[in-house]
This record gives sequence, C-alpha cells and structure tokens, in this order.
Amino acid sequence: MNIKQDLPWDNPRFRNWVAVARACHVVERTLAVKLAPLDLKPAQLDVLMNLYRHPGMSQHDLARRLLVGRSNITMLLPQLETRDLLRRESDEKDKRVLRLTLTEAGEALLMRALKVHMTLIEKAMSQSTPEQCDMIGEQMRKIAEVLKTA
Amino acid sequence: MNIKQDLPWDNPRFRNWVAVARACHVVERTLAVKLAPLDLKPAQLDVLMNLYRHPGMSQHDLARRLLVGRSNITMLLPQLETRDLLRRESDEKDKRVLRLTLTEAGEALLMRALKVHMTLIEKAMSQSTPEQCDMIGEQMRKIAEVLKTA
DNA sequence: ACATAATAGTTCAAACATGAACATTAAGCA
DNA sequence: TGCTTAATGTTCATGTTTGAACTATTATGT
Repeated sequence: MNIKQDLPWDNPRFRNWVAVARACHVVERTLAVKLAPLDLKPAQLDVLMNLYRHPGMSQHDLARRLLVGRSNITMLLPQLETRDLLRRESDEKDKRVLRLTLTEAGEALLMRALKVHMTLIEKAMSQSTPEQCDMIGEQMRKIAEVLKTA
Repeated sequence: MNIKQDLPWDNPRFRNWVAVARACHVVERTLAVKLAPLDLKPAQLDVLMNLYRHPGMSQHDLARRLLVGRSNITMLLPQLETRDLLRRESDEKDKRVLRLTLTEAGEALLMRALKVHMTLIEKAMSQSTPEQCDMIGEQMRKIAEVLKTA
C-alpha cells in the first residue's frame, strides 16, 4: 500500500513519460534559441502556423487550438499585428468575433521560421525509423485524445 | 527551393513531433489541475522529485536538471522552504553552494503528489504496449541527448 | 602570493501567462 | 417581442519566468 514499495521510477510508463517531457522541453528551448534571429518566440510561431493552416480563425478558436486562455491571445496578437504579420477583421455576421489572417509579410516570415523549425525537428527525429516515428505520433495523438475527457 | 513545395505538414517527422508536443502540453495542463488540491504546481513537484532522487543537490545542479535558469530556482525555493518541505544548508567545504534536502513533510507531500502523477501517466500511457512504451522512451532519450550539442 | 577567471547564488526589472470580472453581441425561448 | 442565457473578446491584478548585473567565494596561472 505504501507507494514507496512501487516508486514511480520503477514503473516503465512513468520513466518513459519523463523522457518524453524532457525531450519536449529541450526541443522547445532549442527552438527558442534558433528562432531568436527572426525575433520570434515559439508561442508566436504557433500562432502563425495555425493561421496559415486555418485562415479566418477566431481568437477563441485559436486559443483552444493552442491550449491557452483567450486573454493570452488578446495579449499576444497586438505584437504580431503591429509588425504587420497578421490582420484582425471584424466578422460581418457576428460582430463579437474577429477573423484572423496572415499578411504577406506574416506568411513570408512563417516560411523562414518553418525552415528553422523543420531543421531542428529533422535533427531530433532522424534517429527514429519512419515506422517508429509514425508509431510515436500515433500514440501521442491517443494520449491527447484520452486526456480531453479527464 | 520554395519551402511551400515541401511544407512541414507533409513531412511525417514534423507532423508526428507536433503530436508529441501537443500530448506534453495536455499532460502538463491536466497535471496542474490534478495537483491543485495539494497546493502544488508541476514545477514545484519537479523540484521535490529531483531532491528525492538526488539529496544534497546544489541549486545550480537542480537548475540544470530542470532546464531552467538559476534565478528561477532562487525564486522557487522560498515558497517550499517556508512550507517546511525542504532545507537549504550551506556546504562546509564550499561556502558558495547550498545543499538541498527534503524534510519529512516534503517527502510525505511528494508521495501524495506522486500518486496523482502516476495515475495520470498510467491513464495516458496505458494505451501503448510495454514494447511501444519502451521504444518511445528510448527515442526521446536520444532526442534529448542529440540536442544537448545543438 | 597575487591577480585573474570562473562559479554559486541573489536581486531586479521586464516579459509572459493566467483566471476572474467585465462589456458587447448573439441565441434561446416564453 | 422581451427576457434570460451563452459566447467573444478585453481588462486587470496576480503570479511566474527570464536574463543581465551584482556579491561572495573558489580556482587557476604566473
């Protein structure tokens, strides 16, 4: 009954998850360094990436995709908007929502940042075989799925 | 040459890494919620876990293990020290360093928090076979290793 | 021994994230 | 139609993280 008899570090699932968390942390920190020359933070890159793939998103949608609060988005966007990387346009049908789209400049910067990001991820993941890589992605998507209801 | 001809999202390594990052994020957020009743943040749990496994660590060592700056540790520890969860004792041989150890109360709280953490990780990782789980951990350790020199 | 470097920890200001309370607008329903 | 409820985005106070400058101590090299 005492947890000490079965410490988490003896549990493969726990130990392996710790490795996942550490790897994520390292990649995030490294990405931040590599993006610095572009004057872009990882969180800002996440915004640009999502707007590229889903143009016309609302701030609420963006917040949910990024797993952050709405107020976070409110604080984040002006930095990018004043740099003319994205536009916020009021929706005609629903005057509450603001539709977000990348500008030309935003898309151009995104492409440069994606090269940096890609290079880093290639370096990190090139040690896994394609099969391993796909399996990892599959398991991780399952995790995100199962924890949505928890 | 144009990156658009080979967008990251068409690249399995990139797509799968995005899944890893998302899963980490979800687990972190969920853990924060589950730890709230213990009045403990994930970052604080990380401190307790590391001190349990490596008693007598210096603050500098702790910062490196947690991948944060030294000043972060300085700001983090008083919260835990005033709650009598850990001790900071000056090293006799090198008067610059402070040696960190858990108190009884700190160890007791850690055990309660570990149950919460374990339950969450079990839920997340139970969808993978033991072989898949080990493989994931192995690949992730490789990633952390290769990026140390980058 | 002495000057210089490096190291451990702290301080402080700035950047960042968070959640509750709020204003505005829309939807549901009597 | 009106009234209530829900949704979007903002504001603000709070707490967290960061990195640069600083103090104190130890290591190094001549």
